[in-house]
Amino acid sequence: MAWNKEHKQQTKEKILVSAAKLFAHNGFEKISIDQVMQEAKLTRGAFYAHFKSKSDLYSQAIIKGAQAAQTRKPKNSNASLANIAQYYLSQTHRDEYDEPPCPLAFLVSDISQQNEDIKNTYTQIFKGFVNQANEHTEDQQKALQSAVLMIGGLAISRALSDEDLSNDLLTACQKAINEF
Amino acid sequence: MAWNKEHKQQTKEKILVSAAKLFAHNGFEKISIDQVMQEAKLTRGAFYAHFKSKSDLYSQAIIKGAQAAQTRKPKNSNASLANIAQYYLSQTHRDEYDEPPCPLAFLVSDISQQNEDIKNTYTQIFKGFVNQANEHTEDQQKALQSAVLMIGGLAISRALSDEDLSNDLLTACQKAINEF
DNA sequence: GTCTATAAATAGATAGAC
DNA sequence: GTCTATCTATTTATAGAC
Repeated sequence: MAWNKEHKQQTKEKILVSAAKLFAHNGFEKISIDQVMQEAKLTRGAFYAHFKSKSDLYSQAIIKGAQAAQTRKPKNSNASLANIAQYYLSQTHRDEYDEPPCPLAFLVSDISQQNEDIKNTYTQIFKGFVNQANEHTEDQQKALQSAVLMIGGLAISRALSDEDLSNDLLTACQKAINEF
Repeated sequence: MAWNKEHKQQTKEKILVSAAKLFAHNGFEKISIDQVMQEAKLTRGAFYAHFKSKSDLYSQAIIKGAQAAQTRKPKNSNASLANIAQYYLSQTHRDEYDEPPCPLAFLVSDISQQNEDIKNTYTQIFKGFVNQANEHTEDQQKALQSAVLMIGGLAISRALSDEDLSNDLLTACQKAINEF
């Protein structure tokens, strides 16, 4: 029984990791349940033993993706806001497919098209993000501005086909945060 | 002949206006060609006399939407960047369904999931946006930062289910631009 | 150029065997 | 819990009448 429970947990984990990756790069609508299950090396039918709907999966996958993205942050406890911005607003974060990206930036306009449950999930993650920035600035308004420069800067940089402009944008956002 | 040509132009215009509105609020995947044509009071079959594909429509609808959003800007020639930010980062721009919204913010992460043609279109519109900011600041880097605070701020504010936080975010972005 | 009808593919979700 | 099979609905795109 304990073994079964743990096994189920691992299976669910595998589905969530697959979903987090596929959703982050393609959004909710472009990814099918079938694609997620294939990535997790399972079949469609097994899906509903773990999630009650595609929206349910999306919500949980965003949380999983945010946790995974956290592991990429600079780990020293005295890392400055500038340190965090440097990693967050990097070309690697923008381009590297195999590293878990931050769903706050990769899915921002996708979220505003989803139901209230999903917006609640996004909002909670965003609050955590701002709180982390707040530890460095001790100023709620600056924390919000930094969050927008990071999340918004990365999101826009991903939509631009002009790579020079995209790089300039990342740099400009870093500098704005450094000047805080 | 001239009459027919003009009539076709008007029909296409109606399709584009319908598409711009529906796409801006729901993204590319959630809107079907059928929905766009119904909004324009036409049927599916007529669509392909005007556009070669759904992607083609999307690209042209983004341009149309950006032009429509322009008409909402403060019109005085000596409007400051703060004036523009005040309208752009307003609750009305965020919430009002019947006013044409800026696709740069409403579709930012939707665009990064689309093909190169669409990214090119988005990039051109973004460059125009930054150039307008540049007229006020005379500083390319500040223009980029202002653009991120406006577009990113509005985009994130739309994804938040906590209205107080969403409003605070808009205000914080306005203040950051005012301090430039 | 616009219509109706339809082709062809794919989606989310469920049923039942093991 | 996972599988195969299937239901039902929806999608983009095309064909042909008017």
